[in-house]
Amino acid sequence: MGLKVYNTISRKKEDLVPREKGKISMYSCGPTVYNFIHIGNARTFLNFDMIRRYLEFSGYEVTFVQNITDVDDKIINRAREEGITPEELAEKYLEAFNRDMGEMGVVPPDITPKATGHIGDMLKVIEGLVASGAAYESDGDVYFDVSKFPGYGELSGRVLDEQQVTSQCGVEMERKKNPNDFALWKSSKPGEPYWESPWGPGRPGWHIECSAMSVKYLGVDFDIHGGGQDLIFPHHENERAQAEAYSPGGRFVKYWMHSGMLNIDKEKMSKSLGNIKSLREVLDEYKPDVIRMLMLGTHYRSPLNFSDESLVDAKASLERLQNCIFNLKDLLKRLDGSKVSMATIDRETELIDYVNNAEVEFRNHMDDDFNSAAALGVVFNLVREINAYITEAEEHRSPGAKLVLLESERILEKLCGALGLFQSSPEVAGLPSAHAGRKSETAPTLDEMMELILEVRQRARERKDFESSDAIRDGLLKLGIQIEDGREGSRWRLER
RNA sequence: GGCGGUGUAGCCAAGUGGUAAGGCGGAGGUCUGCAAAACCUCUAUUCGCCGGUUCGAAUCCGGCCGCCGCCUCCA
Repeated sequence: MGLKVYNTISRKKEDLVPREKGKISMYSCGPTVYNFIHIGNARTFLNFDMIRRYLEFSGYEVTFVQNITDVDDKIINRAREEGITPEELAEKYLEAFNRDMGEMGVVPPDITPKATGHIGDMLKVIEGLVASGAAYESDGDVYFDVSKFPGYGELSGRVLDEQQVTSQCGVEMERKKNPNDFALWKSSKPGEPYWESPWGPGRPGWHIECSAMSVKYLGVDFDIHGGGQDLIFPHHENERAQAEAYSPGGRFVKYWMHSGMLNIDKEKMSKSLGNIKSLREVLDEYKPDVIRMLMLGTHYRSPLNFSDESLVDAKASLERLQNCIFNLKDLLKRLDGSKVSMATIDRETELIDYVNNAEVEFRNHMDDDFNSAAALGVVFNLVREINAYITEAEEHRSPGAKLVLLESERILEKLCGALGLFQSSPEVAGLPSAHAGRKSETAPTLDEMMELILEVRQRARERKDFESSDAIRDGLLKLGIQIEDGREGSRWRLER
């Protein structure tokens, strides 16, 4: 069974057949760098990160291009507000964006073209469109003539006559032949950034940059074009019209993929409602994997309701997964000296089968249009099995235990990795391996300190001085260290 | 008005013809000095409502109701 993806333009799931065998070319609309990105933007970027990771997990060689819109009305306006130049503003928020993505553990795209670095490429396309009659100049602006592209509306499933004619800004309306025509080039007003063009100084319209840059780096008829669902119309519809009108007969994109919207407390995020939540704000309270877990829990095309409660739930479920990995590593650490032998008892061969079968099921779900929510279900079933086995293995150390545990660890980490979980930070919140064995000549390590503390606490427990032992445990918890007492002594881990 | 989506337990959420995954929360139990972690059992005879097709429907068809998004910048 191969990968299937839902293609917006056909409104169906289709077999993913890449243009070039074994390779995927994908483009996704990146940020307009005029502000910190919000949690809704983050969802889209995280979804495409999930998609990209899974494609690579499946063996594809992925070339991922994501643009940076660094010239646009919003940037100009915002720069005015902040009293800096548009260039400075774009630079500032591009840095913030990169920091956010880095913190979230998003794999950086292979190419991140900036609009301002590709004006020449855009002008070339615009000139071509004007020459072929698909676009026209009007008072220093250049518009795409929608009536010249018969396929207009196919992507978004719109019939233009049936659209509500909404109020558009007056000047533009006067210059357009048809209300649905859109700007390829806008003449600049005094004080705005501009580039020279055959139609005078101006700047590119928004849609043209994606058409020009995607084709420049990926060629025509590339595999996947993505973005948020709200970009289907007009942005992607327009991109498609331009690109296909520019190279007649050629298809622009093979598969259109759109990420579902995120709502806050069941409402759309909007300035007027004042409920815009930046990714930064959420990151101040929750670690990146909690946010990722929240996103993975809903299929990428479904609407996702974001709330404090949903974050709390996601955190708890992430912890369940983390605890399992922790317990696994902890037991393996204690089994360190023992040899790896073949599984002997039925229970063990059964579990190894279960673990390997889990990977098959996981892939089946992910192959079905990246159903991460269903795939997570498989992971959690696996967690329950592994946890149960850990308890058994603690009791009777059978020779095959180590093999089972190692195999469980391998698969569990593999599946988490495919989803992008636990990839952002060097340590999985205090896993034994993460803080083990780093000896310093000068300062004692946390490990060494904890060993001493736990030993002292153990003495207190042995003489039933629970007041002292509990004081140590409570005190450490306040410092972010969780103590757990088990049948083989106490262990600790860093709380996030 | 047009287009699209969606309605599954207290909450979140998979499931598109074969008899309701998973997570959170809740109840009880096991283990434990107590915690924590973990395990076990229970927590939707039923999938917005009404009809229809079918041996069989949450899944297909028709109608109705609710919610959301897009149609203007928007991930």
